[in-house]
Amino acid sequence: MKSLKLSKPTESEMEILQVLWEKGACTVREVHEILLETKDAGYTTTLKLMQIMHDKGLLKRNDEARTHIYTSMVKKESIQKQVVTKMINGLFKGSPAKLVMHALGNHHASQEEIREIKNYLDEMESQASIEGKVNSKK
Amino acid sequence: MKSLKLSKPTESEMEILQVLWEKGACTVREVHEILLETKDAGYTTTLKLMQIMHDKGLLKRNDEARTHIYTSMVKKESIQKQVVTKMINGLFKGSPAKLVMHALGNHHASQEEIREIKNYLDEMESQASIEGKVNSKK
DNA sequence: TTGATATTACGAAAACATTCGTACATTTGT
DNA sequence: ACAAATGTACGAATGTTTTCGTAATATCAA
Repeated sequence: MKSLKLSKPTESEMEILQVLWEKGACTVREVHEILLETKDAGYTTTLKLMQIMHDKGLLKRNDEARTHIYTSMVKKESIQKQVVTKMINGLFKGSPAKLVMHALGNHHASQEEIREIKNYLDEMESQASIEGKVNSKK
Repeated sequence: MKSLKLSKPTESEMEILQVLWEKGACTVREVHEILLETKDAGYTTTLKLMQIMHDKGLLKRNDEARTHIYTSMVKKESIQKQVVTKMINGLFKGSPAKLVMHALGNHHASQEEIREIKNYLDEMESQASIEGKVNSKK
């Protein structure tokens, strides 16, 4: 029975997680440099945030050396899932299809990507029809 | 030249917007009753939030009668777009396809919906190939 | 060695968001 | 008429997140 609360990361925490997902293990300095590209904050602000995230169990760190190395403890996929789920239940009221069309309508997808999605949909359909037959009682 | 800041609605503000998008014009009481179904808050809390949203320009209201009637000033579609864009740029690093597959993978879509999405993709493809020919120089 | 620089720890301020109590006005039902 | 119910306004308490200053160390370069 695991208890510790998985409250979703805050906005700033997300920014840090994204750097760590992309770069892997990083020092505060490294994360901070990257954040500076898109926002404007002091070094100790980033430091403090990462310390808090460590306290919360969102990051682990290696502090054998003076300069600590941080790594994400949460998987990108699980946060993606969490965020997408929330969005479908809230803004898109239970219809993943609406979200999908919105995403495709407003953001460019290559022919390649479109093919990929179609294949995916084909698989879903054949899966669905098999299950439809197998589970026809319930 | 329009200036007024469009800071994205807070969590609670989103809940209220969703009620208003669904129901159209509402009194505070009506919104509040609906919120009570899923959360637990006092009436004056809802009232205050809606007043703040009005100050921010998120809601407009008709206060000719004693009981004010509120309506959303922001379009659901524009918030959807804003949120989806942010998500694609952040969590899904520029790939709408990843978001789409995530959404379809974790949430049930009916055969009907799958068909709908496929048609949509077909249209996109033919559009893309036409543009490909027309804009072949650049 | 010594001074400049980099790093962590940490408290507290500032900014933002949420919640609620209270006062006061209007409407309603008897 | 008047008590109860319903409504708005608004200040203030509470809670959360973000920001930063300062102190204490450690490292580095001359």
